[in-house]
Amino acid sequence: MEIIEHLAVSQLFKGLPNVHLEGLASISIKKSYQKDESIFFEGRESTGFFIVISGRIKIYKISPEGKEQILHFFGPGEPFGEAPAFTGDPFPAYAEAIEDTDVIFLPKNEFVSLIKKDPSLALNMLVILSHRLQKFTNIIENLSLKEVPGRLAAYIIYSGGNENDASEFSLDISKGQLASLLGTIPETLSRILTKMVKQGLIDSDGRRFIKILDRKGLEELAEGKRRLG
Amino acid sequence: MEIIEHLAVSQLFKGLPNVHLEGLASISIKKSYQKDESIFFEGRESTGFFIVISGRIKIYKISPEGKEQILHFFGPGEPFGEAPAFTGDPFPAYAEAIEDTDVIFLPKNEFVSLIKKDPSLALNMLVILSHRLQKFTNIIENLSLKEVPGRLAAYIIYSGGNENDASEFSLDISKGQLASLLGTIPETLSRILTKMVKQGLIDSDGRRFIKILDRKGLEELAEGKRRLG
DNA sequence: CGTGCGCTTGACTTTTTTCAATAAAGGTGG
DNA sequence: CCACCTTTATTGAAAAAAGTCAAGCGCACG
Repeated sequence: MEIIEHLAVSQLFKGLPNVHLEGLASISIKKSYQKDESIFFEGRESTGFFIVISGRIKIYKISPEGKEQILHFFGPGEPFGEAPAFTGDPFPAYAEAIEDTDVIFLPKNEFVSLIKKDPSLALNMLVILSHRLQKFTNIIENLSLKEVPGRLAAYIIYSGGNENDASEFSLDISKGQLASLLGTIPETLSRILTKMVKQGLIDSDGRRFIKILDRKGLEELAEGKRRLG
Repeated sequence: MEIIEHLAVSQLFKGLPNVHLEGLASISIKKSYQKDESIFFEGRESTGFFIVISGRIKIYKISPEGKEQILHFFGPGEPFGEAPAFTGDPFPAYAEAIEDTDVIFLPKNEFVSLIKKDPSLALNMLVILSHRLQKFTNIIENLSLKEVPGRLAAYIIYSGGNENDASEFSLDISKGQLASLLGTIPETLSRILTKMVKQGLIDSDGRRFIKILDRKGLEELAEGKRRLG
């Protein structure tokens, strides 16, 4: 598959006319990373940004004690690392492939030149960045206003889809990673999951399978109207 | 002072040629809010965004139990509420004036039309949004990776400026608001502040005056290398 | 078939919140 | 200018939540 085709289906560039896609393709560089390989480091100078072609990556921070907080997961079609490319600041976090991953790299300077010529491209980027901001707003809300059971409940509800039926799903990340995403540690996550099963809120095979049994109860947890005890 | 002059000195539009400023001014609406007056509400439809002329506002979320998490403070020259204007999503948080405040309101549709004609305007917005994203990255890091003493230490160091001398300053917000900004409650903040004074890290008059006595100690706290006990 | 990594569980410690009472500060009206 | 009232800040004691440390289990993979 050609780079230009990947660009054409990416969040950032979908809907752009072919002329612009060609311009973008001409500055694009394809790169590959293996599972667990680093893509960029916190503090490093940004020279451009990325779009995932295939595979998955995570963006995360690490505390001095070694605790990891995941900020994002990104998969095919999603761009990452765009913000520092515009501010000129160094990367504010780490990026690492969590599967074998192919990406397109867009060098900063060339990209800014293109954007200066094309408002619609810029508008797309504005929408994307605004969405990221929304997402962060939610993460912050969760971290500061909810206890861990509430965060987990919110995650489960979100992952289970909105339907009342079909409320079964499989975690697409490991429990350790989920703990980090929720701003906690695996032990705490494990205990809470156990309590949820005991209280009949969910069913679980102990592995990645989860079935929602009491959606209303989960919602109450997420809204802080209920405790796990 | 004319609207166009305010626009010319705002973060978002500074450096723009006069033609564009005039276009912006022609769609701008000036509004005033009193201290503690609401500007927008979480969940409401966004019809445009704002730039502070004078005064100050806060953006915050509220949990079902009534706990407040402040996301931003914005003062003169700073835009707010831009993100939902691009995504079309409703406001993700509340905005409220914390002083008597004048703002410029820019209606969404008119603004998007302007941007479509002017890439440089869009580029400025990209930089601003990217910076916001960076700021959120830090907030998330602080909330999830640091204990409250660490967050407070980081806040004090930041507020005290980088110089080794002149390390005195006055909090520009109430302690209750500071607690919310740090993702905690006033009682906890008060206790930690007391400990910091007792341990000789800072001096305080019990009101808003704070003097940094042991910058290195504060840095160790912020980095999790030290406990307050 | 053993080794390893991810996950779970238990006991214990630390941190933060809750609840309640008090104190101090700021603003208002007489 | 002072008394009063409301808001904001502090303090203590107790409870709750989350994290640490350590041990053990089980499934996957070589």
